[in-house]
Amino acid sequence: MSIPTPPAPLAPKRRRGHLRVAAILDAAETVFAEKGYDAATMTEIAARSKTAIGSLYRFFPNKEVLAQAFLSDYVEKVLENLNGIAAHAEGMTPRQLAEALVAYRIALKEHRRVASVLVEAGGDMSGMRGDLSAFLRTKLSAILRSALPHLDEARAAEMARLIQHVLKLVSETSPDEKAVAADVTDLLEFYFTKR
Amino acid sequence: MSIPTPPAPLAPKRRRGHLRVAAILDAAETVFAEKGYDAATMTEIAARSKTAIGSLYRFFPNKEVLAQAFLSDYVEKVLENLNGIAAHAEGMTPRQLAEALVAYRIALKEHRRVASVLVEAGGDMSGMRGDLSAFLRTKLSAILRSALPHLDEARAAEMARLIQHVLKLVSETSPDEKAVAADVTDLLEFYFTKR
Amino acid sequence: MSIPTPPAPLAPKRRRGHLRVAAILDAAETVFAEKGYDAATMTEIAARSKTAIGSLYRFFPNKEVLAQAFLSDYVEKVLENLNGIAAHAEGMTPRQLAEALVAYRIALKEHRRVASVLVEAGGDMSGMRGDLSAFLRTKLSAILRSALPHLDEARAAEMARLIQHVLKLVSETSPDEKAVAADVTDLLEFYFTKR
Amino acid sequence: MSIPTPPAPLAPKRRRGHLRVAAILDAAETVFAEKGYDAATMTEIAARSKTAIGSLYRFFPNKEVLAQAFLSDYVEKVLENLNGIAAHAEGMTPRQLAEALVAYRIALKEHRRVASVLVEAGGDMSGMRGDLSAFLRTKLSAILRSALPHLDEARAAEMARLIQHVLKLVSETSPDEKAVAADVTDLLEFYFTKR
DNA sequence: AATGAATGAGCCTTCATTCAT
DNA sequence: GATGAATGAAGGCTCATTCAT
Repeated sequence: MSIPTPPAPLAPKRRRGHLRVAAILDAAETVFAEKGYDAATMTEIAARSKTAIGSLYRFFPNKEVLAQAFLSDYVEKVLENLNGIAAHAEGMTPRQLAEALVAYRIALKEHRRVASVLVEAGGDMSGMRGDLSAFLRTKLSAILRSALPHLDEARAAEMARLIQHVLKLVSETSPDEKAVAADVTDLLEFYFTKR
Repeated sequence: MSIPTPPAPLAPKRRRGHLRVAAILDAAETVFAEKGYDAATMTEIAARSKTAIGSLYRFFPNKEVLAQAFLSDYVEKVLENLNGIAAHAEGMTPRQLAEALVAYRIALKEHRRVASVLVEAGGDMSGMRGDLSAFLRTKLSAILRSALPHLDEARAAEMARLIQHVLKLVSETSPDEKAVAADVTDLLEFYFTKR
Repeated sequence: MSIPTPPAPLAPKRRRGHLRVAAILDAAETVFAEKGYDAATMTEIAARSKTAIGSLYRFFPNKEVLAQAFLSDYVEKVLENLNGIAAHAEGMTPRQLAEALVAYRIALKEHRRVASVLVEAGGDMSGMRGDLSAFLRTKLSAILRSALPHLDEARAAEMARLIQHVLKLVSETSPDEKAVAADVTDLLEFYFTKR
Repeated sequence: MSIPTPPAPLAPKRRRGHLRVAAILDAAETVFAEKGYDAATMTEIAARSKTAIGSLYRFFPNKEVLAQAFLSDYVEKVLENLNGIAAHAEGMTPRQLAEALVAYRIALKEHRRVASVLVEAGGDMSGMRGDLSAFLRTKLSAILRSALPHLDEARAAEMARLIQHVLKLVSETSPDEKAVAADVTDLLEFYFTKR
């Protein structure tokens, strides 16, 4: 019987020193989420974080950097999660793997949304898009081969792509639609088993 | 106060006009695709279509109308395709259904991209988003029940969602990666067969 | 006993040949009245008169000319009226003179409104303002001296100005507020009698 | 949906800001006076006050607010004056009342001009027109009854209108034409005495 | 370092006016 | 002559970014 972990503080958030910076990033998340990259204004982000516009620029010399800061955080979290899975991948049953992946997506759902909005935003940092996605795919591919040793590299890469995409559905679904998560899990399990 | 008739594109009344409109729509597609709705500027669209800004506005009284023009076209095409499938759905094997759906997505790939960028765009016309998506899902759901009579309505609706999403992958993949299409087809076939 | 003149057709309007021109001037009156000079658009005037924009410009090479055309018409009408009074001024009692002037203003009320809007409009034709006003004042002054022979020229000019202004009130009052007209008449009568 | 708080001018928080605002208001007065509301451009106002367009908008979020700023000031001044008269109205002779009113108009002449141009301007804030005018008329009416107790309310209201109008003449006359002021004073005196 | 004023390029849109058909 | 498409200057306004205090 494990002691029920007390619900972690809702936002241990950024470990970054400055509280200011944390506040800004927080506000930025909200605003980006609400309006998208283009429509979000530095002024509003400043206001919501109770930061003078001048100060905001002291920390983030321009809008894009602010967005990138976000993406970095996100990537970091994704990696943590993925590495967590990778650590136990060996020997996982297809079912377990499917469940783990779905769980990981659910865990990141919040941030995933903003991250995708930012990456999607044409122009500025969308260069990151391909790279990021490819990088994560590689990671995923490694996990696959670890759990499903019979896969050759090429096939694993291919599968990674599809999985990556299918998992998006989990991110885009409201938390109460459990059926979707279940469905996806089933689908993945099958996909892992298939051949 | 005039009734707020949602401004509609003005139909050109002369040949010259029609050419212009075609050129504009072409340029618009490119620009929207490249930069997204927000970042796309009317000025650039005008420039690329070698149209004076005033002329652009003659036919499309504002940016949103221009965007809607695409969405309408797109929806129309989607419906055509979907109705085509629906007509033959009855009696299709799972494999055939899967293939038909994948083929339909491949056929629309081009436009799909822009359409999604526009619908995604926060603000203006994103109201359409939910509606459109829901509408298409319903259509898809009907097709499913036609081909797979054992499905009850609820289940069909649920499946429609997942299918809809998985099919996106087809749209987002470059045409030469046949493997993806094949993979998706397999996945769908399984999904249709499963239970 | 004069035969009661049948109420003249509401708009014998412009004697100008072209019906087109008449229609345009009509539409212009409406639009200028509704929106003022600046906010009135040539396009709307064209539309309301069912004239193609190109044709509108054939007759009135630019917006200002159109407005001037109006003012000319108006001045013409004012003169007609004023001359009418002048013809009978000699020997009028102060009361009669006051009544005649008030009546004349009431007759022109409609047009007066638009005319003033146009003249007031900064920029373009407001040059006309002083001139026109001065001209009419002179005319009025002559009438005064005709009816009230004891006035010297300077005094008549002075009075003309005040009268001109007081009469505006008549133009600006809705037709049903008879009290205003009566009041003004009284005031003028006094003013004529005073010294 | 935020409550549509009518946008108000932003109060500057530093000395520099206050100077700017003063400069802007100065320039605005000139430009509005010269061109009228519609034809006045924010760009010109900015230029004349040597303010960057962005700064202009920092303090006055749009053209209308800028105009309203004037009207508010003007109304305030008018009220001060009128209240001053009201305080001593009781027991005034008709002559004194007439003189007081004329003096009050002379005092406000400067601003009156711009104010009227702005209020006259169709569209935006012309809603204020009727209200303002009616409000002042009420005030005036009260003064009348105070000085001329024999008036009943209805009659006072009626007179107020005519007086209001006649006083305009004072505002519109160049200061050196003393005769006009004298004339108006006489006229008013008579008007007050008459019945 | 913090604050908020200043700046100006650039956006969407309108409209008078000209031109090709 | 009539028609309506084409043009582009100009306007109001926003916002990322820089600077003075």
